[in-house]
Amino acid sequence: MSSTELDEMIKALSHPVRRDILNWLKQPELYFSDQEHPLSFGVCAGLIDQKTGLSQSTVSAHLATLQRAGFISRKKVGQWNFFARNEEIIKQFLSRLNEQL
Amino acid sequence: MSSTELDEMIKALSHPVRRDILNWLKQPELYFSDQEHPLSFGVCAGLIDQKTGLSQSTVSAHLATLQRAGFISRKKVGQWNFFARNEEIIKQFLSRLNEQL
DNA sequence: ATTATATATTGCTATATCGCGATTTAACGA
DNA sequence: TCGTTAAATCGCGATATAGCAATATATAAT
Repeated sequence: MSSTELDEMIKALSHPVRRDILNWLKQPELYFSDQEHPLSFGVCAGLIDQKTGLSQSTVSAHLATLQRAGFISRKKVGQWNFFARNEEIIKQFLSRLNEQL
Repeated sequence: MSSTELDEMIKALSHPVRRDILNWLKQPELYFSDQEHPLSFGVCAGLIDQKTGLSQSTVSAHLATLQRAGFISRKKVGQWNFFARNEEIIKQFLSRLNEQL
C-alpha cells in the first residue's frame, strides 16, 4: 500500500458517517435484517441511504469514497448495488497504521 | 476516549504533514540531532518548521491540531516550546481503532 | 415502448481546511 | 527600557469537502 493510498484511506475514515457505514457492514444481519436479498450479496445502497438519514446522492458519494479507498467492494446484481467490507484491506490498513504511526 | 475525541484524532491524522511530524518525533535523535537543547525536552517548534519547509504559522497550526487531538504534548522552557509524542494516547487510539474499525 | 426502480452523476451552495504574511505575545538579554 | 528571538494568533484567499435537488443511466416489469 503506497503512501498515497494510505492517505486516501485515512481521509476516507475521517468522516463519521463513513465510519458508521463501515461499522454497520460489520454486522449486516444486525443492522439490515430487513433486506429482501440475501445478505451474502452485501448490503444494497438504498438501505444504507435510509440508515444514514442523508440524501441518496450524498450517501452514494460516501460509498464511492469508501470504495476508492478500498475499504468496501461493490457487487452489482440486477438493478441493485450491494456493498460489503473488504476485510483483507482493512486488516492491511490497520497493521500498516500500527507500524507507521 | 469519546466518539467526538476519536473523530478529532482521525481528522488530525488525515493530513500527511501531521503524520510526518508524528513520525519524526518517534526518533528525534535521528531527525533533530542538531537541536541545541536536550532532546529529552522534546523537539522545539522552530526545528519542525524547518523540516517541513512550510511557514512558521502553518506549522504552528498543525502542531496545535496534533496537540488538541492528544497525540503530542507541549513543554514550555524559556522562550521555546518543545513537542513530544504522547505514546500512551497513541497506543489507546490504535487499540480503539483496531476494535472499532 | 413505457413506466418504475435503483443508483450514479451533475451543478450548486455552504462550510471547512490549508497556507501565507503580518501582527501579537512572551521571554530573554543588553 | 529596548531590541531580539520564538512561537501563537489573526486575516485573508484558495482549495477541498459535504450536502442537496435535479438529472442521467441502467435494469426490470408491464
